[in-house]
Amino acid sequence: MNTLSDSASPLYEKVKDFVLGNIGSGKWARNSRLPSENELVSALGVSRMTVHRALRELTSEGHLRRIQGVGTFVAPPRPRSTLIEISNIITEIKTRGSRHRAEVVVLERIARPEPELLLAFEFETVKPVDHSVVIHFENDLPVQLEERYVNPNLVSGYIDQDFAAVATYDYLQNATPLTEVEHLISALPANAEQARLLNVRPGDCCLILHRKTWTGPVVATVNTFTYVGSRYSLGSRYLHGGK
Amino acid sequence: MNTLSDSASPLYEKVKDFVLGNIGSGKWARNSRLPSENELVSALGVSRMTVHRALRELTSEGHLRRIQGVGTFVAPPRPRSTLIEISNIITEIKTRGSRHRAEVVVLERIARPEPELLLAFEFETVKPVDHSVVIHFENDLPVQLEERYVNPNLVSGYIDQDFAAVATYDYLQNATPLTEVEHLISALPANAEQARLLNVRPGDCCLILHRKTWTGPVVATVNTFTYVGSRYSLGSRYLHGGK
DNA sequence: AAGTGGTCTAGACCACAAT
DNA sequence: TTGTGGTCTAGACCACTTA
Repeated sequence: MNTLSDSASPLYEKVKDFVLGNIGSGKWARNSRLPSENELVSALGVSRMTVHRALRELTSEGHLRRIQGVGTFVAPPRPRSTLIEISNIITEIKTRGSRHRAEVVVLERIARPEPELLLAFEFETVKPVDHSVVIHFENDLPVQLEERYVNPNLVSGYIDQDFAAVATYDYLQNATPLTEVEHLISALPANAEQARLLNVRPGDCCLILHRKTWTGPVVATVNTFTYVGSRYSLGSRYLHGGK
Repeated sequence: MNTLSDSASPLYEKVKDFVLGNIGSGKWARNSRLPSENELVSALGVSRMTVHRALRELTSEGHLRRIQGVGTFVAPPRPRSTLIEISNIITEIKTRGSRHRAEVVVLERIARPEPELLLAFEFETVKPVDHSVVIHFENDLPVQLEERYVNPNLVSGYIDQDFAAVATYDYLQNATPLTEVEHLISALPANAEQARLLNVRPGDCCLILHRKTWTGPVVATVNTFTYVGSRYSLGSRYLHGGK
């Protein structure tokens, strides 16, 4: 006896569809127990490995929760966290078909960093910190002010690069493996220096993106990206669920 | 002959570790071909199903690329897209240990929506649109102005709810399944109405989050969340790679 | 024709939880 | 002890690519 559809997809996909259908229709309520693997084997006429694969994949996709020795349950409604993807400004500008240009404003090694900067790096002892400020232009209009502080212990040769030619992003990506990233997005008025570099008036709205990255337990970079509010927006389109 | 580690993890995990180790050490370069499943079976002394499961999982995790009839390859370095997670404002406020309160400013059915609103909904014919404006307070300080336009064909009874008691977010989540979400984040000065409702001065920096959601091919909701720039920031911490 | 990955099975043994 | 999910195998057949 086989209650699975006849289309040409693999059996385990049909089992997944069967399960999702029963959840979607409300026949199998939230947190209720599913039939056991062996019951599904009998009911659907497929092998246990096939049922098991279907249930395992549905579990890793967040639809089910399985407890060894107990059973399989319909997972509570997913948090539906919606995500914004932050990508490379250069790629983004070029994707829009615009012309990109970068201008290096500062590229230096700071021998004695301010205490608050050391704090951001979670340094235990005073170390030099590399520092860069780059302006990114889209068709000669400044859109992003990119300020980076880099841990020279993890990234060597940072201040010897020509970041008008090489993207800081690419250089860092190859220099050290990132294991963790922290973001903070806020909206603040431009200060005098930001206004001058981005060619706006002081007090104009800016979108500020703070990004801090780690390589293992060590802070690799501390970054601040300032976007002109009226010229830029972070965007994303996200597909939910997905079968 | 067995070159896998001796720890107590499942065999397929050891195979995965073996593969990841060879990639991580550079022994198997980017885009290079892995040994075939049968070769790994011989080399590692496990069954083909076990090798297959390991490679399948590594593929779905983005480490490998497989082409039927051709082979298995080390995937090119991942785009390292970094993500911001947007969560429910109410949960967020409560997580911080603050007191949340919501105030309904507008709750109405718009019989004849403006053309630009219809455009956002991609409506083919003129339909009524439900509309709500809610202010969210954190300890009696307004932090978010939430404006929603809702498709009444997908969500029934929206304008009959008491959104001071029920979160619009929760109601919508249960009313219609979201299949797609689009976000746009920008920074703009507050207009007169925003300033009045959020208790700031006109022109003050605001963080604007536009969210548009779909149920299948149909636009379900069009939302604008306005945050006071000085009182709020979107944040996230994200673990990379991770095995 | 030979080699690759993709699927599927029947049966086995295990760890775990409930009874 | 029974039933659950977790893993593993040997062998089979298939679809696909390359030569």
